[in-house]
Amino acid sequence: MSTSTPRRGKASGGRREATRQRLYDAALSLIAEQGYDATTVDQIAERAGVAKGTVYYNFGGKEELYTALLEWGVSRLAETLHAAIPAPEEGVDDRESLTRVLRAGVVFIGEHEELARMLMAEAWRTNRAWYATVHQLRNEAIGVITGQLEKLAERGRLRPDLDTGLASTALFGMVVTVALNWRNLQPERPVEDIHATLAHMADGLIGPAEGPA
Amino acid sequence: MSTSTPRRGKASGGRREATRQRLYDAALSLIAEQGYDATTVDQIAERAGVAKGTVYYNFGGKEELYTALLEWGVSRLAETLHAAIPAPEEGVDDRESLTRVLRAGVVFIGEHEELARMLMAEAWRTNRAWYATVHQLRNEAIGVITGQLEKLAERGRLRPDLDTGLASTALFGMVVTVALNWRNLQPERPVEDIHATLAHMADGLIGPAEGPA
Amino acid sequence: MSTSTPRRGKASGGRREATRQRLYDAALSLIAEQGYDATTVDQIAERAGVAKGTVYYNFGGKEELYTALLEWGVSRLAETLHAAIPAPEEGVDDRESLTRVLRAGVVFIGEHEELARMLMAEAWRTNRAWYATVHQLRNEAIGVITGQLEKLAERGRLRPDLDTGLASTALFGMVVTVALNWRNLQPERPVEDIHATLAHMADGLIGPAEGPA
Amino acid sequence: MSTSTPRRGKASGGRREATRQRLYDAALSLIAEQGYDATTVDQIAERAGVAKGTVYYNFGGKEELYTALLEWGVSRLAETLHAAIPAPEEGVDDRESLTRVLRAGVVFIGEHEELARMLMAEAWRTNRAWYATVHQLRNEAIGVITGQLEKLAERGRLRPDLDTGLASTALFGMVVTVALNWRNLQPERPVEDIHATLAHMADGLIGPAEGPA
DNA sequence: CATGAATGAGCCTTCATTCAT
DNA sequence: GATGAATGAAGGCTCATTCAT
Repeated sequence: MSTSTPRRGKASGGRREATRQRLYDAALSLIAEQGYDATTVDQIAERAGVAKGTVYYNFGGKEELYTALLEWGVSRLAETLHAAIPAPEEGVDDRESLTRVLRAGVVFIGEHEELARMLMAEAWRTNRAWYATVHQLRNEAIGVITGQLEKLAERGRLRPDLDTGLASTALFGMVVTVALNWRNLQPERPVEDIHATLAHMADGLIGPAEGPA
Repeated sequence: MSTSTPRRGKASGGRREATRQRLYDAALSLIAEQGYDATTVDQIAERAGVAKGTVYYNFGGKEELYTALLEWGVSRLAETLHAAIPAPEEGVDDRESLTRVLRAGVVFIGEHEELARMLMAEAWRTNRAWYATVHQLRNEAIGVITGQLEKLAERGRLRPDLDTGLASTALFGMVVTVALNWRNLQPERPVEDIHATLAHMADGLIGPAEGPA
Repeated sequence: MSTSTPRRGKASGGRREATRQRLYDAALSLIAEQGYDATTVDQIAERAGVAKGTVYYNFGGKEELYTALLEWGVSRLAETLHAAIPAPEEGVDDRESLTRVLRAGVVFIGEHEELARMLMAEAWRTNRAWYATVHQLRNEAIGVITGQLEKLAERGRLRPDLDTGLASTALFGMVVTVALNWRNLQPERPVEDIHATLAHMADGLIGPAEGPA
Repeated sequence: MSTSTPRRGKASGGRREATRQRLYDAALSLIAEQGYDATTVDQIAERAGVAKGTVYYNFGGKEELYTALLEWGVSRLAETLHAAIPAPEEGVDDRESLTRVLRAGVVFIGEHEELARMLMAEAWRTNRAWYATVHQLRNEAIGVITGQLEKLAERGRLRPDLDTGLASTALFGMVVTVALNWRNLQPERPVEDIHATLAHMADGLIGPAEGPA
């Protein structure tokens, strides 16, 4: 029914792409639940509704599938955070810029909870094959925050002795912890509650909304 | 107090207890590096310098060893944080009290990095056999922070709209992330640098050192 | 009806079924020799000429393989004994009917010695997982004998005080013991010798061939 | 009685002998339940209320303990059966003599059920280290029966074409099967019921009680 | 493209045995 | 005489991977 044309120009209906996506979804949900090691290729294949061999046909192996998944996640998060930075033309206040980035992080985690969970579990394991990938993701995300802090620093809105690298790491950890906890323990709570608390914390670095110190 | 008399408890002078401790140390370092699943009982036994069967003789199994390890860690962290709360007689300022607890957390992670790493990797996996244990640890730690925030709230030193539960989670995530990052990436940096940044962030909740609201 | 077409059922021409049969044969001969506990999965796989994993792929485990084997044996023996009961139309004498069933038992054991040996070794262990299966087999076999005795009883050819249940158990034990002993110690002896002795014993219940009580 | 006394007057309280007996009892009950392979030295030691090392101190190993147990059982059964043979002076009928031996067998199994169960499970395994011992037991028991049959044969009370060896095996199997089944399934039934059925069966060989030469 | 039977290295666990006390 | 901590060979089972169809 599908194997219509064996040799075709290009499209072919994307059966392969559909299979890959099914495998991504299956792997993501399973690994988020159980971790990489505890998730078997059998489980992934079953949840994706394909035969086990198909995983190997499409990705070459378990690790490759996972790495692909990770990279897919990296792109998503990076895109999202970058998109949250207001364009200069918008004339948005620097503090508000930072705030928007943080909120984007919370929202992202809310919507990609499994990805976040999966990444956090791997984030502290420095000797895994894919550590480089995970690390790069963190840097990309934290980098966006650092960027915002540096803009604030340039305009003297930050305590002069503040280490922006350290501070952005702190903000990042805060965002992830709170967001994940939110999904875990009080998923019904509105994003705004979560975000408000984080904004307060950020004020420790900048000072409240408008007024200077 | 324990290894005093060579013959006590049961038979040979604490031989069993010594073996157990060796196994704890070996398991902790290995699991911190590789994770629970990726660590084999063979590795643990080898690093502890005992035969594989000894793990089973002493703990009954891999999972039991891990659980015992976790519980040992729970006690340690809880003790440390509680001990950091200034006694009322000391007449320590509330803000300073919170600061001390946070610093204790950083110091603890600095000294028990492996334990922290191990716990973080499991903290987001809600379906493991030992999730309850891990969760309890988090609550205990976060609870100490919440306690401090509530004292501040009572005295009106906190923004009235602040959710102390959420805020303490944020502080906790911040502390762990920063501390672990510190050990990972810039271990030579003095604790004070780390702590100073965290204190600034906490000010977002309270306002800087002295000044009233 | 089965091995006819190379491609049927699922995919490759009964490859799976062939593997299973090889495993049955291997397991049966090994367990008959050594007993269940003393037989390893490695041995079974080796004798069957497959990899160890294949046992697990096909049966799920050692115990399941054994249970399957037992059930296969149950069916065989039950079929054989039932088939030995003369049809009413044959107009066979009741005494001769019993005799035929007993002979069928001896022949069966002669031809399926390993199965018999395996079952006898387990028959007295009341706390094994598969005891129910073994017990059912015994009942099925003994039941056929009981049936014949009852027909004799109805026609007054049995001592009126005879407990047919007990008597059929006795006949069953006699048949199995003698048959197994025959294969063990004097395998060259013709079946008829064996059967003749058993027939004499049965006469204790019925009285010799023709003559009524 | 055996390794007399290394150093001590003589008795010393027989502590060693008591320990050995406790181990016999423990091993017998466990092995009857679970079989030799499935019974661990730990279980035996625990049920006997001694430390594991004690088993090795007293018997040298698991197999030696089992062999000793077997030999102890052999002696018991042989003694019992021999004791059941009426002395010539008693002037007991030959048929009655056989009957007494069979009844003694049933009674013995009733009273030493665990031993019987244990022996039956091993009786068909021809390649065990202790097969010789088990085989010898069987022969001893069956030999007593054969002896009785031969006496009957000499006096012409047996069908002339009967193979006494085969017949005694049949009687033996019958006795064991029925006796064990009795304990298993209807332990409340009086021995007499059991014995009566067996006596009827034996009549198949001899002819009922009465008949003169 | 996809399948699923088969594989075998490697893992967790058991358990008979040893030995210092 | 007895003990129990320690051992390590061996067994059952899992699972990533291969490959013929």
